[in-house]
Amino acid sequence: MSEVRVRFAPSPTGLLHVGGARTALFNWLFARHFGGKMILRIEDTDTARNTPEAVAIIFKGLRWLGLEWDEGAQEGGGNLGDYGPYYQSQRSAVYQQYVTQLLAADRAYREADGAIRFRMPKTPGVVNDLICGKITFDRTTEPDPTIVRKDGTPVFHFVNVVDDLEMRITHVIRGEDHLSNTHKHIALFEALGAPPPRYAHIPLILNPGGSKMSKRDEGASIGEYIAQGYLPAAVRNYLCLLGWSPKDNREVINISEVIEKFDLPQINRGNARFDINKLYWINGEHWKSLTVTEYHQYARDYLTHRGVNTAAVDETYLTGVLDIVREKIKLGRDLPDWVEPFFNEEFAYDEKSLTVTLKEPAAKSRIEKLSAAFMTVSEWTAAKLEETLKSLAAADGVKVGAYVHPCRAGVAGRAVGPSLYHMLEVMGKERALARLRRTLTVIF
RNA sequence: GACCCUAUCGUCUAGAGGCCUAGGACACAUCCCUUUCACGGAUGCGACACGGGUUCGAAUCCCGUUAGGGUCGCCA
Repeated sequence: MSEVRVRFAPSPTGLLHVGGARTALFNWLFARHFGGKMILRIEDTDTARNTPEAVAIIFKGLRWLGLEWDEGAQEGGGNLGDYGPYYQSQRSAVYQQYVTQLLAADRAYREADGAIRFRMPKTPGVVNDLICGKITFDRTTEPDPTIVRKDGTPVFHFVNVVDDLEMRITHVIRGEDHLSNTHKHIALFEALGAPPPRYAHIPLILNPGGSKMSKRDEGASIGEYIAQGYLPAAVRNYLCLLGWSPKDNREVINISEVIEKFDLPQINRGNARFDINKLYWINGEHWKSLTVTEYHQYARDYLTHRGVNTAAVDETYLTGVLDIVREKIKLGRDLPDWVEPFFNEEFAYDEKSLTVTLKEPAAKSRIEKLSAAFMTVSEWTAAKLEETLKSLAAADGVKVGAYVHPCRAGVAGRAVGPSLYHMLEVMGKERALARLRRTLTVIF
């Protein structure tokens, strides 16, 4: 087999759709598996929607997912490769040349209003799809498709074929929504005297309601995942699982292994529904396997992105907080809220602390006893603090919770949080005691 | 409406004639762990759309029905 050349050909609509991202992913996996090339072509013929920002969103999403392309459109309108330009808006001359060829061969004809139509062969159209198998279309009643509008601009089906031909595409991997039109594309290739590429139509991603996922559906945009602090490797992992499976009961799988195992015939034929819950879970799995350094870097970047000034926080304190908060969450999105009480000495008290925990008759005296005991603790470590707190509880003959809960509320204003002893250790003696004092004056 | 694709737990899937009284994961429920919330562990709930064939034997093959999705543009 000659070199595999696949392409991802999105049109800039203002977002990178999950369905598109999955199509890009499968193309990329196929190219990587066979050591071929992935080409990025921007189908920006719709001038109304085509803005530099909309194109930038595609680049950003693909780069974020780690789907690097070997050839094609580049940021800022550039082109990389020998078969460009890779922006359709720059290819009018190429299309014109092929229209002329079709007209000269009488494979196309001009309408009275100037539009140009392709003479559809009336013979059965056969598509030998790598995923769906051999499909035959009856074309006896098929109308001749328009390839050039009366205003002179070429239409999608035509430019798509010309570009795939010119760019030497060997395999077209795209959504199943294109399956019914594929025989037209093949007919166009034949009329142009070129062998068509192999086609592979992958199932669609459906929304939870069961219809084709649209831009408006929740979770439809890759940009949302970036904003909410999902890990790119997790989103990519989840997308792999929509229509493909390693077949050994694993869900969390390394991308290099996917590349190694990936091939077209094992792709499922049925559409898959998008399940944000499972993505959330997979993200948690990837979150856990981040190295400490990766996690710190990620958390710092995300918090900065969300407007938390991490540079203003003491380095040791910051990493200490990040470490104890990590196991509580699965997502960057949750970081700001969990971290907030640590960085704000004027922290607020949550509902439960206010109405239950600190309303306990003994709450005040327990916080006072805790403060006194903490004052003289020999070593400010989680273990020692635990020991201290537990001995106070034992002396009173109450459960540890009786001391833990008011202490947590007193020191962070929250009813839930990471291990109290570790929170105290990370806060340090001075800060913790100051916070308890503040609670004593503010609440009591 | 015509044409095309598809059909296993609520969801993603394993399953290519006997290994299936159908396996895993998410979600859900219960219990355990536990200072809270999570995590983790255990258990449970839960599916071969229906009807005909073929076969000694069918989730797996064939036909039909039904259901879902897609395409039928001078949108991409």
